[in-house]
Amino acid sequence: MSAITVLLVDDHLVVRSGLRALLGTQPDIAVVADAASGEEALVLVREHSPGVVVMDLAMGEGMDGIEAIRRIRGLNSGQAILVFTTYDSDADIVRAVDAGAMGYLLKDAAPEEIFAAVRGAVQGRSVMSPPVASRLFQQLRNPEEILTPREAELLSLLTQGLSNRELGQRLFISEATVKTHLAHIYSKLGVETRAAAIATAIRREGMR
Amino acid sequence: MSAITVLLVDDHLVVRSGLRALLGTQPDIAVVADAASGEEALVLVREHSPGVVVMDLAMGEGMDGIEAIRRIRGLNSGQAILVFTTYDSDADIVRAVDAGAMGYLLKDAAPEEIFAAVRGAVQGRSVMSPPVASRLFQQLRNPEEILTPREAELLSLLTQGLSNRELGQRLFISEATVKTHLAHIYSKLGVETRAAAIATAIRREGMR
DNA sequence: AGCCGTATCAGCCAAATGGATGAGAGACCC
DNA sequence: GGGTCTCTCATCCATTTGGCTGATACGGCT
Repeated sequence: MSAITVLLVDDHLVVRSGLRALLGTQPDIAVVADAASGEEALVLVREHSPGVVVMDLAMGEGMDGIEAIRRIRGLNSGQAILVFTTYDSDADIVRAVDAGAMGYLLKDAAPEEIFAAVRGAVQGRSVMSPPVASRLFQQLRNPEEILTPREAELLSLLTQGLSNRELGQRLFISEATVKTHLAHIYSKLGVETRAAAIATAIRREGMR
Repeated sequence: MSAITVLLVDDHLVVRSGLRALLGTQPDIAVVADAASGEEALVLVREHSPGVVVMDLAMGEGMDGIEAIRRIRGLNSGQAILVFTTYDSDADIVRAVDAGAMGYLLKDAAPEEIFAAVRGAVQGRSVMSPPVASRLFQQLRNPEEILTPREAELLSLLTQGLSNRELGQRLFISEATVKTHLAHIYSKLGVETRAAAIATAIRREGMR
């Protein structure tokens, strides 16, 4: 039986090197290439046609991880994509799965978890780190906490420090409407002030 | 000549493993141990008395990197400490250097940079990644923008969404004093509202 | 047709925040 | 001793924000 071929994508050399060392201990897994950027990853996927792509979401310059996932999926060459990242931000998880990721691992995952994820991915099984899974679960359990599109739009501007007046101007709505939306956002986020809303939004969503 | 002994501290197994693999290629550098937490690091420093400690600042549970640096320095057993982290946050750099770090590297540093930093550290030379150095430089050029310790403390609590009243209670000062500090912070950050202050603080400082 | 969710707006009032100004105490430096 | 920071507190006032209530309009679902 031939080994599972893997492409690593991470902008940190150290992480690539660490994953290589870890995965290298498994006889049935072979790292065939690694890329430091999304652009490079696309080239290497075409070249090597690996079975699994293990990828960080946050990559300094250029294409971000989500976009890279989408493009790789667009190649239709059948790669299973595993997200391997530091933060378990709600938005990131949803977006990555949405873009076509098979699994979502955190960087502090145990080696066994990583191996299992790689093996599971080629078989079409989806693997998540427990904390990631619980986040997703929570989100599904609390539908009343889901922001409407308009609210999300407003929240995103809010995290840039705009005042109610500015929010209104930016969205072409009255200040009264802004306040209504804000009230709904606060209640959904479980906070009482705009400051707390901004804090939780940025921490929850990884908005930066 | 005997090799430089190194202790690695990082809560991510992958990173430890990557650093081990990289540093292992250098004949004059020997990784003698690695720790996943600050607590563990302290024990291992006593045990191995390494020449250099390479440490991540952000470590999930327990003691943070800054605290660990301070404690290791407190042992007075002569370790040179290299910070090796993902983010080049202004506050982190200053606090780490303040706590006694010899150098500050980013995780996307080239292998040669890392080797040079380790070698430089045992000789008492301080090494910084170029982007880090430029940050520090900027900060020295704009002294009027440096927050005082108290202001930084307040800002950090601010990013957690506390109100003026809560800030006062938490810091054992009157609300009036809180407002004074806030006014100074706003002017230093170049913003006018608390919302904008929180937004810039989190984005600038990588506060999470 | 009736109901629900979403988005829009208004008015009122209480509370929080921001701006300006002044001021005292302690630390540090020259 | 004098100057400069830093931290502390106070007062006054304008603006902003938050809470409440109620209202209109549109679209989709049943």
